[in-house]
Amino acid sequence: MQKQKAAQAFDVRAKGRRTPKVVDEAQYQSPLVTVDVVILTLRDGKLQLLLMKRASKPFRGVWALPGGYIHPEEDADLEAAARRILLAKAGIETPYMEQLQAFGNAQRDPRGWTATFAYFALIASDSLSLRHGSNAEEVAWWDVNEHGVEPALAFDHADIAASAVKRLRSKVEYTSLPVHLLPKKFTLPDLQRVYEQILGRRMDKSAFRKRMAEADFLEPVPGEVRAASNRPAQIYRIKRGLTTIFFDRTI
Amino acid sequence: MQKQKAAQAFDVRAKGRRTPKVVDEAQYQSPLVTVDVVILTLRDGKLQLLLMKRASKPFRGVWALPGGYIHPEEDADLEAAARRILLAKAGIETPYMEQLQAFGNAQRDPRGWTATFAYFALIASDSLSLRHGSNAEEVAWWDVNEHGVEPALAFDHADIAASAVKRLRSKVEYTSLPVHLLPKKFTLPDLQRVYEQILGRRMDKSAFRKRMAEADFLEPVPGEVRAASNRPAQIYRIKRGLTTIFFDRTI
DNA sequence: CCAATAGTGTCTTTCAGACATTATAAC
DNA sequence: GTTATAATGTCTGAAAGACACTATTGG
Repeated sequence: MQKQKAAQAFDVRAKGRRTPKVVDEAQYQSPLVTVDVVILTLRDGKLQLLLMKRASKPFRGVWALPGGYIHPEEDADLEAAARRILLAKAGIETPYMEQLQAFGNAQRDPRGWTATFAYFALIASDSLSLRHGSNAEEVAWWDVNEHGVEPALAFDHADIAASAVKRLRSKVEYTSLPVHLLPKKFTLPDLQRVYEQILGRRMDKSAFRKRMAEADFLEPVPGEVRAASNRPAQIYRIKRGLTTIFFDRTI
Repeated sequence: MQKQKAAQAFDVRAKGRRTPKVVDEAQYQSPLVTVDVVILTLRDGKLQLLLMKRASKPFRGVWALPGGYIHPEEDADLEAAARRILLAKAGIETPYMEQLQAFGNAQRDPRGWTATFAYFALIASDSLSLRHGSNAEEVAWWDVNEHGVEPALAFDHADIAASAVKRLRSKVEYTSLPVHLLPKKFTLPDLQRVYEQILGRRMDKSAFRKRMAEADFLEPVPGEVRAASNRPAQIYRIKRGLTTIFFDRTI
């Protein structure tokens, strides 16, 4: 443990500058790190996730999560990098983004030891513009079933995607997270349907509404209702300044 | 977004080799990344966390979390790196380690844009050997109070430590995580005291024991009891093969 | 009127919290 | 016996789940 080999590292302040510089303790250079985003939506009652066909090696032509490198000059922090990548590669600005997990080991990338900062995003399907990225054919939404997603994915992206879906299914049980899969304005039956679709089971209407009322994160939009050939439903929106609410108990 | 500057990156397979090599897409080199560990214990009824005095720049002589670089040749994955660092720097092998969160931005390190993979560990105070690391004076356990830890910490380590304490306090409410702050064998009153110390409130004995029985992760050690000048307490251990249990409801 | 869904009310069973009681050791 | 704490039992109020009922639209 007392390796005394003189070592070099690289000045991380100056992009473009390639002069090796001695940095204390840095006997090892940093592994290659990336940022990948799992973005989920709910369309036609199905959970879907965004994939891109890789344009370059390794795994050229293989489906993968949208991802990229950190741009130190542009990205204030890790989440900013994730948002920039999602916007640049898929044209999407998500209202909800959280850190999922870091994945790093010697096997996940044929180039060697790498790590990725995986992020987790949700978006309402109505917010999806059709024009994503430059090459429209290379970006697509894929259904998520119990076993994951249909195509084989590059790197360990199948694991990362599975981890994201697991987190969504878990958080649905005790948080208000599913609202981010709906447009800004929605009805309580709309919201209940989202919960039911993700959980895969029916829920009692009365209990569901009691829970949402207690959580106190929604407010009715005055005067607005959803008309149909039945009793119209009150339209709600998230109360200003509120983020994800954790329920007292499981749903 | 269409930067076409020819770029170089570094071959991450070969440690020591310093030949710049063209890697597809890599217009940006990886930022400096580290692994830091927040390890918590419970001693004398107080939550404590391990700090080290930094031996080198930046922040030389300032208290910091034990941390280090990834050693691609030795570390199978991120958690392995965290365990190696903890063992090498503090002589500690922890029974419980989970990923906390990644922290990365342009401000946290005076050297520039860096990121750290922060890990969260727990250990029983009776497992602590006194001989940690090479320089015993540079490693110490510090009390954690509501505002964090007494000394000013290097980098954003105060934030990272706060995040770890927050996670512990949160998980105590609904998981069996506190068992890892106790020796392998313990009594139910011992365990209840741990929960009470972390949560800072008294709990009902009957309800507590019911919860633990439901969770079904403990087994009595046959014939073993803790003697005292009162009714002796049954000694328990964690059932084989069981990891952290999530309770149905909040404690 | 009917059909369909939104929204509210009621009842029952379950369960968590508070508290009481019993058990078993040392002295 | 007393003291101290372990361990279990009982009671009660709150609340979750199941279900019934009412409300409001279009046709």
